[in-house]
Amino acid sequence: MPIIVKGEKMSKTQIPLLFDLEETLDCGQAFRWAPLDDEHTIWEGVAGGRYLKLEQLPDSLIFHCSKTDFDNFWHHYFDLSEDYEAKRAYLASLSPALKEATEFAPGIRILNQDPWEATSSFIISQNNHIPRIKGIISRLCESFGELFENRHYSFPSAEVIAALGEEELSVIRAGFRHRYILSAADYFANGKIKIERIKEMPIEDARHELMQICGVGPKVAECTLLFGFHKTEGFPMDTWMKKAMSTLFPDKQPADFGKDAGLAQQYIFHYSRMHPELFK
DNA sequence: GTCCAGGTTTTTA
DNA sequence: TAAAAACATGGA
Repeated sequence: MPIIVKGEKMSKTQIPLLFDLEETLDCGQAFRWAPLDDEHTIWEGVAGGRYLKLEQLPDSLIFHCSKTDFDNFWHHYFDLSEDYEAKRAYLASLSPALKEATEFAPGIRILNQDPWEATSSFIISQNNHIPRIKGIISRLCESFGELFENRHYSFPSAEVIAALGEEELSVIRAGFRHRYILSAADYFANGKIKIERIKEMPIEDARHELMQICGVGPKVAECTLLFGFHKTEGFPMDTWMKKAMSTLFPDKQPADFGKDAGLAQQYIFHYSRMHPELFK
């Protein structure tokens, strides 16, 4: 899948990659991307305070952004220096069920999201439906983010949220999660979470560190580590994954999937959500 | 109208 | 210490 960057100067960067937009942007790891067309080949979203439109063509993928933004931000956000074909092939070799899951959505990539955005987004996700999670996050951005381009808002900083009271934050209608979000904002805004330290920590220590935040338990911590800190061995166990592991992988543990267990998790999570009849 | 959701905290025995 | 209940809200 060659990548083409269509910036102001129509510069091109050709990188062959395993990358499917819908599989990557709508598999439950991020909540701020949406399709613009019925076929779901054109997507738009915001990350890192930047707006992006992307287009999936039969034999290429177009980034509608400047070469500078692509090089400085999106290349890393979409994890483009990693060889997902090699990762996918290795995971497929571990079990027939995992092979099937990787073949169902081979173009999933693990995004490099902002740690604070990942933490607060997955706090919001607890005991909630994905459509409603998207609604709450959308209200969070429209209420407290910065309007930086026609109708698009940045994800509000931890500093901005930390300055709010529960009453003010309640316009996002996240219910009992308001105080959890404020707790997380306090940790990030006031340096109680040292981002560089978490990145360098052994994952077990990092889990413990994140769970100091009120409202962050094992599952949210794991999502934060995988999607926000790119701890690729992270393996979030939610209700879907518990069902999937006991039904499809009765003899497997997360550690059996190796250093890219997080990618395996995402293949399995997406496959399971798309095949609910397996767990009836 | 009822059920329940990419869980976690709080209460209870 | 472990199990159960409570938690807000609204999409299905």
